[in-house]
Amino acid sequence: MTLSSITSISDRQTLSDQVFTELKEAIIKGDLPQGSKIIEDDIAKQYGISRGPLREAIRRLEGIRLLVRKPRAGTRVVTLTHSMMEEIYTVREALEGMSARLAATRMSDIEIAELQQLLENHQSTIDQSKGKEYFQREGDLDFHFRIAKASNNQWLMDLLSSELYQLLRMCRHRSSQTPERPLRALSEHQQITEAIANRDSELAELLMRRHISGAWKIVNTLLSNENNMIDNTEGKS
Amino acid sequence: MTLSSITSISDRQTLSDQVFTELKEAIIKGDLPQGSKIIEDDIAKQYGISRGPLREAIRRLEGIRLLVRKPRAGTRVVTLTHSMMEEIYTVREALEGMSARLAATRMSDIEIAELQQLLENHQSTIDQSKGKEYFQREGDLDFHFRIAKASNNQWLMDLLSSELYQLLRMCRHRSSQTPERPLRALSEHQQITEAIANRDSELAELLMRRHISGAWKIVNTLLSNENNMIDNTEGKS
DNA sequence: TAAAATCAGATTGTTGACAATATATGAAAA
DNA sequence: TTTTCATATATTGTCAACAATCTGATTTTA
Repeated sequence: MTLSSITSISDRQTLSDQVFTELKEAIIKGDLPQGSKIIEDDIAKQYGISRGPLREAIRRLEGIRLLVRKPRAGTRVVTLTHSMMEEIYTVREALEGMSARLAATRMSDIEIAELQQLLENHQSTIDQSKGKEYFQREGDLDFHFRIAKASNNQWLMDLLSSELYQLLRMCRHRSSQTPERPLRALSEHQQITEAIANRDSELAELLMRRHISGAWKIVNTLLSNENNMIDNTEGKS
Repeated sequence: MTLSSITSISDRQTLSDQVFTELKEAIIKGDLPQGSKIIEDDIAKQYGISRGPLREAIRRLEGIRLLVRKPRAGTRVVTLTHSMMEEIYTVREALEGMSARLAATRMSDIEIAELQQLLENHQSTIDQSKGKEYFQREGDLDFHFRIAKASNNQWLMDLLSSELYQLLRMCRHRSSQTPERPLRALSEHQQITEAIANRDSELAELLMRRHISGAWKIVNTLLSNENNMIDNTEGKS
């Protein structure tokens, strides 16, 4: 077994894997704007690789719905329309509801304690700096991610964390823009956690679904307002 | 607009798309057995293409979880383990429950009539030839697919029809193997349809979820029995 | 004999070039 | 001026060869 220390070699990622990860980040951060065209030669040069592995990465990104391809016409970054956001929130409600239900049964006492700890951190963060949206946003995802993990269902976890959450992060509109939203969200998180701690799966699912559909209602109005503003300022089309 | 008739050219599928479809069928039908290794050169020659487009197809199949890849170690057809089947049924319960809920609101009267017609066909099929499992199986998927479509949610439809249903079809174990199952399933389908016809979304979701978790219980025992049989016959490992 | 090292064959990862197609540009016609 | 057509350019689709890595069999060594 003298070679055991070289396992890092076989774990080495493939070029396609690397560029897949980097492109994903670039899309989510907005470096590659929504709707922009992916020109293979440009991207390939930019990352210093050939088009072969790049195309494989593109196919994978297509698979998780970050890119949209039309045969022979090119590939574009997905555009998050209003109705698409609604669809995503709907799927999320179903999946996370189930996730919470399972977590209520399967989450270990330690994980529950950690979850409660997380919420206390959020609490104090809100108390201190009201405006820090960023933490609120990522903290929210953190909460949801832990519950997805605790579902102990690989499929649920994958769908949520490697597909839905990415899209969610692409959507700049933070429900926390409403001043009272962070507090409200926190209290809902606490309710959900309590239901899980009580091993009440029915209630956990119900509360999670209500939490998400409530979040959608906020995002929905924010999106509508923005659309109206665009109509008013840019007008005429 | 003299070119409008040639749109068929631009719709022409790419080699990668074609082989993607064909490989998918081969996997589902079992021509490529579960756990078998995908050797790129062999498959490429078999389909008369080069490895480039094939690899793209492989990445896509990886994306919908029909293939599993280990960097530099090769790609294999997914193996449907017992626990994986359980995970799939759980996700399906969440997604199809939501689907039924939406369908209850959004399905047109015509679609509902067609759905009822479909069930009548199933009824008579069962009356005539009790054993025709095949039709029962595909008919079941047909029913569920129509409801997914009626949800009018592209994401739900995609996840169900292009991912979950494929895996489901890979699982040879038909719940209809239990003699009384087809009748039971049909009656549950009728109940669900009735709830949709009454525009009762709550009930439609509830019934759909119960229907699927019930189906899982049957499949579960079938799988367990088979495992026991294997243990008894092949023994010793 | 059993464990370790070595080597050859098989398989995957990557590249650059070529072919097929789409898009943009500008000239000709209405 | 606007539309239509033809051409050139840009971009995607495909291929075959090369390089890197893994796998399994054989040989060597203890």
